[in-house]
Amino acid sequence: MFPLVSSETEERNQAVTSMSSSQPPAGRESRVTMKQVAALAGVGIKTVSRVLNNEPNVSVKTAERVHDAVRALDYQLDLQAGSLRRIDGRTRTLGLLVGSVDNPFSGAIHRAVEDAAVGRGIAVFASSLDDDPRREESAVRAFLQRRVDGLILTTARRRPDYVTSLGDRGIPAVFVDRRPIDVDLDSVTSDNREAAHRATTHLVARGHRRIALLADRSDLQTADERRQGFLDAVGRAGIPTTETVTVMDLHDANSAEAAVAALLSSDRPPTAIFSAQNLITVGAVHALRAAGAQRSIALIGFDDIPLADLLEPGVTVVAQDPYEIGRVAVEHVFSRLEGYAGPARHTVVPTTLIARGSGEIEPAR
Amino acid sequence: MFPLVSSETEERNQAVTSMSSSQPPAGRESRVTMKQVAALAGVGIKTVSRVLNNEPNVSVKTAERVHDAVRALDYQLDLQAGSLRRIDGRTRTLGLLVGSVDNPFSGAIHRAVEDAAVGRGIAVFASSLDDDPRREESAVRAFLQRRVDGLILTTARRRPDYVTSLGDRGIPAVFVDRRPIDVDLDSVTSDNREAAHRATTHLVARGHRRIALLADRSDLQTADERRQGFLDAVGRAGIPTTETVTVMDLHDANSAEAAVAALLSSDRPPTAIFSAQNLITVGAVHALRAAGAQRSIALIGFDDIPLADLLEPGVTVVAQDPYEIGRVAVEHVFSRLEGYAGPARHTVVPTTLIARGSGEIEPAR
DNA sequence: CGTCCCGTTGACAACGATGTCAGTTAAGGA
DNA sequence: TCCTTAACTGACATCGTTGTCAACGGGACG
Repeated sequence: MFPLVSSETEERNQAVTSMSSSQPPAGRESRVTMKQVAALAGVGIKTVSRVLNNEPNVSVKTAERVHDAVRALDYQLDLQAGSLRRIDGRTRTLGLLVGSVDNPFSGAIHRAVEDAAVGRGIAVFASSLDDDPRREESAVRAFLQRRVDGLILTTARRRPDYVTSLGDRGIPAVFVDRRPIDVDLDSVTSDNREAAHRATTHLVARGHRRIALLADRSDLQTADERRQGFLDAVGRAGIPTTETVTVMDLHDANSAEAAVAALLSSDRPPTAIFSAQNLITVGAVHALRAAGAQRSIALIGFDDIPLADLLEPGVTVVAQDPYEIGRVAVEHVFSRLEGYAGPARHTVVPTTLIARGSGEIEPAR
Repeated sequence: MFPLVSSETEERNQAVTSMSSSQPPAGRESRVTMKQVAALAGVGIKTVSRVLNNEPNVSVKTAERVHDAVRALDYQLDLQAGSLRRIDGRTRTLGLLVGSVDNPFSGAIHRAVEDAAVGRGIAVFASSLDDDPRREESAVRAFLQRRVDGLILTTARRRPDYVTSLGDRGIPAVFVDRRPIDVDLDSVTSDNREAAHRATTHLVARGHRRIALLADRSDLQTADERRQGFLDAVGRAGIPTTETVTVMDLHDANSAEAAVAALLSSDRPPTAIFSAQNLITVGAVHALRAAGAQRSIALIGFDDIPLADLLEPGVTVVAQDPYEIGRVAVEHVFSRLEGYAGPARHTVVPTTLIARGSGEIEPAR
């Protein structure tokens, strides 16, 4: 994301790979097991297990001998083998599916999930969705085959069909960012419609009537909701739809830039733009700059973008709170793992309209 | 990262959690196993295993029956149990330790690793380091206890002591971003010293002599190397060290902003700044803006920052290529998993100096 | 018509851990 | 001294899968 463009000078140096001495071959030569630890410590394997799992009823002396042997052999417990036999079957593992691990929005969710997980000794599998339903299904299957204890999922589907499997298996799952319809699992989302409504109203209040909406793929629930919110606000203001423009199905900065450029050079260019996704906002800023229109045409973005406050003018946005979304989601998962069996919870995390200048530009008279 | 600052207007709505109907309790009610699939298909479990692993010598008719049973029971193979018995012991799992999963630099590495892994049916555990040696150790232990097939690690240590364990276990590991000393494992890094030298020389060539270096914690290898490169370049230019300023141990945008503000209000403010880390660059930009000095004092950053091209002036940087770092690293891991047993490879990924304006400002006469 | 061969199949052990349960030991009480 | 009790300990079955191996059956061949 945030591609670098044009007219920049680049100096690049050379790639180099050097080698040094040797390294042992890869492969399980002879993994150390509890049996060996037990033998060295002169105890039974069950006692080793007891010591390593802090079970009661082991004499201090024995525990000491076991610890010595563990250190001597550099032994590491095999959690996988353990979870196979353990009565609750927990693997102390979570599966996380986000838009893309290199997207800041996803990164914040991921970070929140990790922060909650590490403290409990739980590891997180992370995977990218890329808004591809096939990739979604294979990621979920990969998680299930590895027996994750819980799932935090972003979906690219209206009705993810795999959820029945999750229910049958009793694996807690929480949907984030998008809430699928007819699915009775926990979810944590932003109120896209309301936020889009608020952003649009912000523009209307400054006197704009010819407003353009630029949004993501229309089959994505979030994009659709944002459009609804936009249309609601425009309608409520009594602005005829012939005054507004909506461009859907933009999914990266380049296509957004091209779309805005086209709008600007049309007969009746909009006086304000609502870009309903962060990459689209980036593209819109580029296009406005290129046309020298960044101070004459208003812009509000959905989702905050890094350094938005340092641009001139600063970019006004309705910001989601991805860390909070992740935090609540993982909390929901843990509460179910700890026994909560109540109804599905649907949390809506507040959005914030951050006025920085671009959204407060008034239409030219 | 990229904290939002001051003088912005915010409107925030309310958080809401609603409930709807019920959800089954969490817990392994009765997991479906191969035995049940075998029973339903009227075959032995070994035959089910053969079918699901695409082993040869199964009649088409039998395979069909097995597939039907798998679908009927919604069965998912348990990879953990399988890897326990499998002769190579592979779990089809990788461990990735990066600076922080919500840092764009880390995100790009993560994405590269994932892209290579998904195609091979390998899942990735991701964890954040936060430059904390204790966290590093516990993350590596968590990975080992889950029997990952390979590791891609960022280290906060000069000499990570756990590497001998890795060698003994025959688990391929690649260090990224920072190359620990006296460790004979593969590594993929940028040439920090060279890049810092290049950036500094870029400033010197514009006539700057009073240059300030702002860098991260001095116990981090990368920060130290960047300082070395800076000092090399300054020294080579015959600039006495009394002319330059170095401020170390900055680790976030706020501390960097304060440091730059202090420099600007000193007796002899620098005419150019080299900010040796992305967050520091953000802080420096803030401070320069606040002082209205962004067009009079030169700035070069280490690491690219999003939207750097849209600022005025654009921010000149020496950019690393984190995706490429991740791509090469995961390639190294896979080559070892596939049998390569040669010497450790140390790849240095090229950096790029991207001139956008801020680094080309000349010193005031 | 009998062998041989090979494709197909399943019984069983094993992977490394934990749960169960019975056995051993030492302490304390009568 | 002997019995009771509780702490401590280990043998063994087991988790769900894959590796090994022997058995089965039908076709090709002599």
